[in-house]
Amino acid sequence: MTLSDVARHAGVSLATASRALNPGSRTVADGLRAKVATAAAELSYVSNGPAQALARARTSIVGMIVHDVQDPYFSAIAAGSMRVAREHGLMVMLASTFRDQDLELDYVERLRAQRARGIVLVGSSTTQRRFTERLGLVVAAYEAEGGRTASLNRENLGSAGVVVDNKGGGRDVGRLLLGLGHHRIGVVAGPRHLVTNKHRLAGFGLALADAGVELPDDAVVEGDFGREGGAEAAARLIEQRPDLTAIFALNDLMARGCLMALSSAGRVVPDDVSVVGFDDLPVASDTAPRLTTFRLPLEEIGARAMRLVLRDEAEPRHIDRVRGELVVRESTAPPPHVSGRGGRSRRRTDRREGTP
Amino acid sequence: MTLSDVARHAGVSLATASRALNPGSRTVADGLRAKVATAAAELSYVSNGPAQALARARTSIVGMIVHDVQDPYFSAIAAGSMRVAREHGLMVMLASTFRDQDLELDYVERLRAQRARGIVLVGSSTTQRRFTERLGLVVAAYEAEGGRTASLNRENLGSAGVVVDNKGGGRDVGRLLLGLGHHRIGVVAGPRHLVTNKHRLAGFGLALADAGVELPDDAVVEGDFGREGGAEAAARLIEQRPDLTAIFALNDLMARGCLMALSSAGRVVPDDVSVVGFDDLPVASDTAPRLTTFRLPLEEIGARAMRLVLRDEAEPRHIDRVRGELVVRESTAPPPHVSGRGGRSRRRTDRREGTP
DNA sequence: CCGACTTGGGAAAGCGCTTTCCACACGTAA
DNA sequence: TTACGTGTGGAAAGCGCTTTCCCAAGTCGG
Repeated sequence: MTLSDVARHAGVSLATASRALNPGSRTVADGLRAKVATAAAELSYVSNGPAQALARARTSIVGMIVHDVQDPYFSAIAAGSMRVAREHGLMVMLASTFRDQDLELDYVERLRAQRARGIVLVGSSTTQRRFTERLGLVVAAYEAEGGRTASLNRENLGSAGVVVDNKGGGRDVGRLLLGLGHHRIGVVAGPRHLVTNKHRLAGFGLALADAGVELPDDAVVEGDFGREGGAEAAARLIEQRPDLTAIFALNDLMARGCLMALSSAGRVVPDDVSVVGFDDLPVASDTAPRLTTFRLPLEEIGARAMRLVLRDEAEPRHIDRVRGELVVRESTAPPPHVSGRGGRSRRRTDRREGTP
Repeated sequence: MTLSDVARHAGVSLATASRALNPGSRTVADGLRAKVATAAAELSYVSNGPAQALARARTSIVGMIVHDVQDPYFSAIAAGSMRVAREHGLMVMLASTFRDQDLELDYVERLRAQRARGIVLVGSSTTQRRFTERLGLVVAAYEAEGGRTASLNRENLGSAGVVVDNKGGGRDVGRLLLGLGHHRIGVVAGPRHLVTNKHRLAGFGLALADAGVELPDDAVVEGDFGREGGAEAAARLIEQRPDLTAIFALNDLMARGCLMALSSAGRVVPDDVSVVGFDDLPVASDTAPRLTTFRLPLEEIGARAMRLVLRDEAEPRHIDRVRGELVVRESTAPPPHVSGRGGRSRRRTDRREGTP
């Protein structure tokens, strides 16, 4: 079923059929346009995408590369991006690298081969030079051919992008904890090479330093992203630093893990130890106690990144900074010793569990 | 940068260049193949996907349509499918309809236009005849052109697919609750027209009927999928049937909502009321108490659906049935009045909250 | 009433590949 | 030596569209 079939069936030329079906080309007399439309419908014709792409030298495909579709952080961003793509009449090719860097490079190449209009690269930059360079190379090759890219949290990539104020978020968390009276605070961090992590931690460290509070090396432990990684890291942390009164987990999934580890260790949150997460994923309000966290407008972030890819008018290297906001829930409280009711007592806040 | 450029640069003909780059076509002398490879690398050439697709009359794209990427149920399935697609060297075009049926039809058409190898349709069939018919039509048109489709939980679509034993799951949940001694049980259901829902409910009803336990109409309330819908529905349910000792929510997200509603109403889970979910999403073990639920191997399901689309050898109408398993956690217990400690007492199980 | 425009249809030239089909050079068996 | 596979390179014909380019037919001011 090709366009010529439609043209023949409608009794017009191939050219006219094409024009009738594609608004925005040249005008076609109403009568003919209708005839072509009818013929197309009768034959249940749909254009051949690849042929169209070849002739037009542009596709209606836009690519998106995330670390893990299954991680709610990324699926929220993807949802935002897909909404915008839809608004522009584009289809999105979503690739999940499952944190395999070679796969990421490969996917960029394949999207280049597909002649995708643009690519949204989601995920922190890394401090690993070798990978960063290679990625820069393939992205440059893609852009040299007219492809547009936008990245999220990859300032060193040189393309347009949106950047989250992770440092500011970390700082806000630090201030919150200090304000509550904590000064023996630990951090459960993700993989060290991820710049996003570094920034959250840096902002946090800054806030503490401003207040003259130390953040010793052994109060910062590193684990895999995700719940299990967080639990494992938190377990190590509270073993080596049992005196901590607060823990900042660098994302909500890890914070959820912290809750598990603390509970296993018989520590009550927030009475004995306060816990703060980051991102405000749905899980943050599913736990008991619900997590105090730093909210990022993830869908909005995804939407913006996609818009950056799609609007041609914009300056090609625009960087869009976005801030989040602290959301205080029940996982934070003053430390035990300033509660005025005696240091290690098992006072429990009167929280209505599950109510959220 | 086209293949002719590469050919010229390597000093061979276009045909040879094509053959050298595409293993599986005709053999090319090693020397020439190497020359072509070098030339391609030097020019950082990647093939033009659309042109290739046009000439070969087949793409390396496979489509996937889900209701909502952001729903962990669907993202788990998507993850499984994408893994398999990757293994086959295909890229997946993921479309999220956000539960808009017109969008679903539109996406099938667009995937057809893109000449996608196959389409995985994820999401319950509906009892709405009009939509089912229209979907059947577009799918048939797609398949008539050689496209392959596989669906998840859409038995009425006539294409290959995997089907979850929702009825069996519902039955197991019913038996569990009965076994604990419950006989005043309510159900928080999703939208009535979704067949998946109906099956879960039907299996559940069957189990109760077998035991001679009634499931009166006013013990079944309907709400939107998701946490909020579940909370709202559960609130209605406990208001109109305050005597219930157990609630079966037809998925985990709604079960999470139930927990919220019960907590607001001052009812303790599982002491006053038991709650059971379905799916075993991550959230099921993030709540306190953790949810008893029926586990579905979602990634595996997604993987199977994708395999169904991709293997050409298989019988075209194969239906793959998959079972799940009950996972008993802390949200279920015997009903108050059989606890032997006096009916409405506020006995609380000694649960270590958050420990999960 | 006539040249200068405008409007809209159709023929045909690609877009960048794959894949026949043909040609040629060997090696081998008769 | 002849005849015939066999292995390998190249020319060229499409794949199904879009988009020039050309041309016929109307429109209009002078």
